[in-house]
Amino acid sequence: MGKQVTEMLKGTLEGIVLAILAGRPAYGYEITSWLRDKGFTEIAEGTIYALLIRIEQRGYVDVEKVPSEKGPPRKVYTLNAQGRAYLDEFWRNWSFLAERLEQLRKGDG
Amino acid sequence: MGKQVTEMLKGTLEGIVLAILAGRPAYGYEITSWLRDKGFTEIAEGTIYALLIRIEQRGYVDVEKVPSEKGPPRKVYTLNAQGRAYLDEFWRNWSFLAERLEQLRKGDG
DNA sequence: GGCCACTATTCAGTGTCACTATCTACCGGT
DNA sequence: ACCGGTAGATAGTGACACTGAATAGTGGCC
Repeated sequence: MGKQVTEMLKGTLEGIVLAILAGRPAYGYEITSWLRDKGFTEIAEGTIYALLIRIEQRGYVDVEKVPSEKGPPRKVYTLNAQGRAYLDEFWRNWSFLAERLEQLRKGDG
Repeated sequence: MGKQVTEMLKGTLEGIVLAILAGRPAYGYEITSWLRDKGFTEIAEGTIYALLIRIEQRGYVDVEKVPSEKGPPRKVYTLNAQGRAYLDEFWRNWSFLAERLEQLRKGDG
């Protein structure tokens, strides 16, 4: 990724992953593949795993180890109540930022 | 600011300031006041000054020292051609990110 | 004449985050 | 036995916004 995008993702990537988990439980490798599909072609796998560990330690997700037919067991993450609350806050903050930016883009005031 | 917003601002605040300078030349204290008016109530002054020094060193802005009627001289920053190009790139990246986020928010796919 | 408020900038130290690079581990096919 | 795909962990790095304090000029008030 360009450095600009890397910096922009700080704080946002966390929200993106939580938003994905709000739709359905998922595991790291799956999330990485999904992101690549959606155009985030260069997000390193290591980044996602580190992020998942972080949100687990903060108590936003519940974790379950599930055996895989292929390869080692998966760690499936499920968003819990605390995580949902944090995601709500994320969307509020994102909206605030996005609105200001949009105003700025169109000549502003 | 909440920590969430602090992280989201990384990379974005730079774009915000460049966007302001795209509208008109400005100096640090002025930009800080403007941001506070626009709802970024808790952005520290020190943050803006550090950012201005950074974009100056990268060559995105031209600087002129202008005496002030009140207080010490101002450092007035003007966006130059390089800065404008960088700002264009910022808007492209921002659009990309904002679109993905918007898709995610509405149930996604 | 000393103090305070406002204007204006600088700087050292801190925490957080995404990235890089590398490592472990399990499976199937050849 | 080897390799490619699946799945996860981790130490070290760089960039950025924040904290908190310092510096410095001007004007008004008592």
